[in-house]
Amino acid sequence: MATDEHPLSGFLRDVTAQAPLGSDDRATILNLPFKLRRLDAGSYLVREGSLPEHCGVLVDGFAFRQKMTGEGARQIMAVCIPGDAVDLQNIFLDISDHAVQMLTKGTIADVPRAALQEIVLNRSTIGRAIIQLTLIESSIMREWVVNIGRRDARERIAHILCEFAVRLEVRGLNPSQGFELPMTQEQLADATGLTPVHVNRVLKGLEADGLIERRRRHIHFTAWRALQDVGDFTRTYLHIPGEDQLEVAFQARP
Amino acid sequence: MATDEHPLSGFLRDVTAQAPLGSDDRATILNLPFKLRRLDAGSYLVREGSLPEHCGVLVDGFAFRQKMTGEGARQIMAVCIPGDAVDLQNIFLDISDHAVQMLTKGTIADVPRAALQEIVLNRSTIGRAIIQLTLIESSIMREWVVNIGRRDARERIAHILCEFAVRLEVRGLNPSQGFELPMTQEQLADATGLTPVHVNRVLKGLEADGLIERRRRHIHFTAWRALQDVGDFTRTYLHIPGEDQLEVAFQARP
DNA sequence: CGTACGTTTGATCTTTCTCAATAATGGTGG
DNA sequence: CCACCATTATTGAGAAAGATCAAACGTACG
Repeated sequence: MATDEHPLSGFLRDVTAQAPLGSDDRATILNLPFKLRRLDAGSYLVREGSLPEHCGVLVDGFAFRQKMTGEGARQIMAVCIPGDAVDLQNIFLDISDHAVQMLTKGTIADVPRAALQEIVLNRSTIGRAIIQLTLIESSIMREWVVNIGRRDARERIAHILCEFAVRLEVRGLNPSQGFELPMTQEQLADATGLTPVHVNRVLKGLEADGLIERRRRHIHFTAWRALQDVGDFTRTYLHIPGEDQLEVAFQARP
Repeated sequence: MATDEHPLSGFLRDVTAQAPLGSDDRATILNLPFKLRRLDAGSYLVREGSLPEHCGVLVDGFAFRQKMTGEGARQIMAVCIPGDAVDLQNIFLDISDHAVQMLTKGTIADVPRAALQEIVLNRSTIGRAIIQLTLIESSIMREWVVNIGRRDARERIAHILCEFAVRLEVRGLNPSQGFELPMTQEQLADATGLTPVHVNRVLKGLEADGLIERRRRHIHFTAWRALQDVGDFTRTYLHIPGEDQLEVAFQARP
């Protein structure tokens, strides 16, 4: 990330995409107090059961929402990408029901919870935009449920790759033909309800079928359209601003 | 439901539980315009892709959120119980990404979307309460993801039975020792990511092990504590007002 | 240069699905 | 009230997807 950019500029872009903000609203957001923290992969942003005092905004790096079962199995239910406000889910609830953890190393801007609550409740335009962001998160999670509940392993992996690529692309974070997957196969397994071993075999299968190429963690889409078909992927549920119901072809094309 | 009750009183109770409302706020909610509709089981409250003009409040009966895959498999991602506002998820998004359908016959109070938007944005106490309700819905869905992604069939069924019983009990809709399950085994399968056949076998298994008794759709808990253990069920994620972190024993006990 | 972590591969085992058929159950029209 | 029909529930047998166990292989990094 360019060091001369305001740390919250990614978040601001994201909010602005939801509702046209006046310059005072924009200033309000950029003037939010915050404290930057540099974090290693694996460190916790929120722990299950805690009362979060800050709402973190991901400046760079990736994070994920996670919950453990009583038997110690992990389930990942969302991946956060730069620009995401990581704690909107907890902003008005006093006990976090899940944990948020860094997937890679990165930077977090901690905004005091009260400051964010204040603008959500009292600045109706900003409030509306931020509510919309949390509703979109829910929409993404609904698709996540469908993915895990009703698709087989190959479909699940193809789907999650498509979702991830499109989300990155919309944020302008992604060279068009492929991307750097910020997670291990084990984490991919925890996100899709599979085993790491099986994820590995499925990835190999997708590669063997000419749908993707892999070099280390880098995924290259050799057949983007076909991969979407395999993964039963349609982007409407991402509620990408400006696209509405029309199916826009993915920009990243040979 | 008593005919002399205000149709929105269940919703009001639900909102009030989230934030202490003054009498003017309470009046604002009860004075929301609405139109009652009687619906049969299976009828749609919202269709995928539609722009909902009303936000339905479930007066009585049950409903569920649902999405279909391209191959036509159904996944249920939430069950709505009386008092729930069914369209909060769509209130600020213009295209519904999922469908909502009646599980049983019942009554819906359709509140114009704009009226609800207005009070959420401009009445900060009500707004806060309603935002909290949608955040709790998200929390329940996160647990739903865990259930489907990381628990085996027996655990999933046990868990969903526990969740349902507790939610009903909190709303005062439920005789303490058991309840009437408002769904078929096929719907239970669509909610848990299993097959109807397997759901049937698991239910039989739970009964054989003395955890539940069944008469038609009625589920009787013969070993409530043990069933929770089997289902890895803890109620914190339901964010039940007044319970906070303390583990309160289920009231319904022999 | 060695250690730790992540990936890859093989062999075997289980859970759950599929297909198919039968039995209840509830609602409906006569 | 009864016979019939459409759902829903139950059961069995066989197939398959994915899990588990175990080991070897790479690669990054201290």
